[in-house]
Amino acid sequence: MNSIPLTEPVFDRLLHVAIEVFAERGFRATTVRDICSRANVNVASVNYYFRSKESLYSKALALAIQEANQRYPITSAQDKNLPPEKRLALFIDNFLHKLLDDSHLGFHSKLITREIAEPTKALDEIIAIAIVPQFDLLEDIVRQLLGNPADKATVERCLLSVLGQCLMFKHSRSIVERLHPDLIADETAIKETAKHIANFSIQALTQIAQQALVAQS
Amino acid sequence: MNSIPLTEPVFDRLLHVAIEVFAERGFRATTVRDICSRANVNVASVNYYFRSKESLYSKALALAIQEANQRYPITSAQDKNLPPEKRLALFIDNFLHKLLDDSHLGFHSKLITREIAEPTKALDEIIAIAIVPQFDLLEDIVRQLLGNPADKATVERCLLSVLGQCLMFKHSRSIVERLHPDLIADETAIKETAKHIANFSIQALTQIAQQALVAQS
DNA sequence: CAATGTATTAAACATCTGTTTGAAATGACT
DNA sequence: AGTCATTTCAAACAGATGTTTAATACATTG
Repeated sequence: MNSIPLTEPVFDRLLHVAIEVFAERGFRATTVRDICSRANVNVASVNYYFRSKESLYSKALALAIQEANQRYPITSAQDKNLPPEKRLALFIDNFLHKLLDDSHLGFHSKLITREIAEPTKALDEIIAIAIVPQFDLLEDIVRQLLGNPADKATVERCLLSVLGQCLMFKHSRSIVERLHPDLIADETAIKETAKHIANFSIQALTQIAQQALVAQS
Repeated sequence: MNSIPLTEPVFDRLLHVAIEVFAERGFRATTVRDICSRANVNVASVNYYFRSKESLYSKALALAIQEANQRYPITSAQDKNLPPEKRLALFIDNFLHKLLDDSHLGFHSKLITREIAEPTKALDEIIAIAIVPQFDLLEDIVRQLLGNPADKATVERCLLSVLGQCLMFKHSRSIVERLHPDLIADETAIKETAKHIANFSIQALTQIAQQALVAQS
């Protein structure tokens, strides 16, 4: 049930347990007693090491972002020498795995998407550190696929179309698991789903690029 | 701040206020005192009319679903005589408006999507009443666009691709509002966004249908 | 009008929650 | 061993929260 070894110092144990519990139950529903008992630590420790529950939350959130970025670097999709179709496929595969990874690191993305769905004061930091870079990279790729004459609003909407297809599996996971569990059952299913989203998006983007060309002439 | 008239009986006022507050803050963070003070009602009323806070929640959820379905019927997209492209556009436009409606009825979809993102015991009822019919209708439309030989997994994935593009604007609204607020600023922007999602999806679906034909021969 | 069932209310209850406190334990260094 | 800063701990505190109670007001009916 608890994957954080007791050999770690109390400070780190608290942070990692906090990521788990906050991810599972959200900020409000999580009690410091929950966290402390799971970390095998006295209740007062939270206020001793971190000033308050809220401060622990924002520290845990920052750590989650840092560790997730570390575990899933997006370097391969950044390679501008690759064809844009390949880059998009790489981006989506990486993003989807990041979202659906159910191993210990899975808590990280769960905590982050929870913060997005129910923003606390800490959201702005999340957006700046975790979201904007992903948006920028994806925008770069999408622009390449759409061709030059694409207007700003179209690019933005296409961007959200791609991201939305991926995030569906995180935010509506409870539904997907009940209605179509086979789509995310195991590693190969996830890879297949990622391939689908890439294909779906590339087909749409290239067609939209053509529509723009036709409209222009 | 409070849109429920005092002339309504206490029972109904409690239900409608509950929809609002639960939608805003979630089940756990909502207190019965919040609800009662907004409804101008004594604290004991919740336990008098509904056995408990939890029971009030599930009753409010059921009412939200019922009223949302009533307000946004999907009859037009059900017309099998219309071309599938038109039906898909109608479905998406309806769905997106349902999600983004910020009027009084907006609380309904907020409550429902919150239940999806953070399921309580009441989720199964939601899925049966509110989700499955939408899925079935959309599946019907998608199958028409994909042509007959589409296999089950492909249909399911395409379905989620369409829904994901719409739900993006609900679940990640906090991000969209900060990075691309103009896309959902007003009625015409929403209509334009709906048109984009329909176009994006139709282009992808028809291309995927062609890919399947080519692969078959 | 009296009686009876229903609705409303203020107060109390028991439990939970974040935080504080002051003492005890631990460890480092002279 | 003795001093000192740091860490850990049990206990308590103050406020909030879901629920109950018992008394009061209201309305309907015979």
